[in-house]
Amino acid sequence: MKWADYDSTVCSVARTVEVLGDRWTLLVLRDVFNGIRRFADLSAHLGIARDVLAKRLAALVEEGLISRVPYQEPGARTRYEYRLTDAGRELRPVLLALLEWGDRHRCDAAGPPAQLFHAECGAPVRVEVRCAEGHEIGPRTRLTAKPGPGSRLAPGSRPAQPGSRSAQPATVPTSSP
Amino acid sequence: MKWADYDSTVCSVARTVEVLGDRWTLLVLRDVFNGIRRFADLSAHLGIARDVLAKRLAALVEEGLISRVPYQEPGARTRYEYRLTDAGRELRPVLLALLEWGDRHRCDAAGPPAQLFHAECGAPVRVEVRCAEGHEIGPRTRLTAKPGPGSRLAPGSRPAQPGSRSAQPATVPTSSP
DNA sequence: TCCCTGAGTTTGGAAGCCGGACTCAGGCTA
DNA sequence: TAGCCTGAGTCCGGCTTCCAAACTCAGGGA
Repeated sequence: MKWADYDSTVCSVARTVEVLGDRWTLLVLRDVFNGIRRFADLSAHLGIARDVLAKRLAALVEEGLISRVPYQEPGARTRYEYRLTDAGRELRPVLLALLEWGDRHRCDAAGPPAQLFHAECGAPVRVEVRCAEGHEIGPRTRLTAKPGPGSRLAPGSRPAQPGSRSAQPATVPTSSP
Repeated sequence: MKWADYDSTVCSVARTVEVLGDRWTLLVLRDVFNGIRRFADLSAHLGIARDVLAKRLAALVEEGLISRVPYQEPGARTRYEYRLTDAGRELRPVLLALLEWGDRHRCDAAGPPAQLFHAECGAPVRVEVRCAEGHEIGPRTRLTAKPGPGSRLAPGSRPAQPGSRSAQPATVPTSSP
């Protein structure tokens, strides 16, 4: 059983990418993370077409990553703004990982455009990958993937034991040489 | 100076999203990470249209995330396969962060479709966000963003001190309430 | 000579993105 | 009371991607 034998759409990466895998969604979330919450402000800051922004926001609300909450400024009628939900906030590691990669590989000579610090202690923030034993996982560290309980075989490939949902959990080496 | 006053396209997240922000690129990388390296295998496993796959692979090579290396099976002519470069391998935290979010928020009842372990010690792997002092950064921990050396003001907003590239590094609270 | 295979390219229709114009609800102004 | 303004969208025509299916191309084998 190789990785290729499993259904590629039943994968947490695939499912997450389905939610936020287009040119704008991640940038909308980034701005909401940074405190931009109103339609007009998002539209102006991102330079996104308005109808596309409306569709993205609706989709994000639908997916439960942001919520649409009413607000009222003095002497104006009730309007709506967008705030992260808990599920949305949990995407921070994704954004930080993207940020770090961009800082390393897509900086111009001047240096990174922004730096993030822990508000309480002022120390810079970074994303780490570790195993439960505490070993740091670098880009060349080998990982092993085991099909979990929710895995499914690809439509085309016959299971080793017809009837058993997830065939023997043979390990799949990850990260190519 | 608020976050909204800075040019949204000069941002490492934006630049990274530009490289891999469409429905397929991250999934192609995921499969290459998992050892699928040939055009036909990628095409079959992902179910992506062939022309789109060709374009994505060419773009990823162009961006330096994968390289196109010749191989030859006995009795066949030379063909090409795709392997991660170092820059590509450094995207692993991004994929792992996506994986973790999907595992938490888009699993079906059966459980996660795949689990990853450190090949050497067998312990499960996870993505952590920490500050340099070692404090763990959770989804509600407040962060502070300071404009770095490469920041640029948005075209529309006038700088506080005309002439200075990055205006005074006022801090921007991140993560909305 | 013909057939097969992997790795694309071409093609025509469907879907998505863009900028700009338009709508809609309510408060403010005259 | 009519008219104006503003934020938050929706609508529209043109242009660019996406898709599936058919086609091409280079070499090895029968």
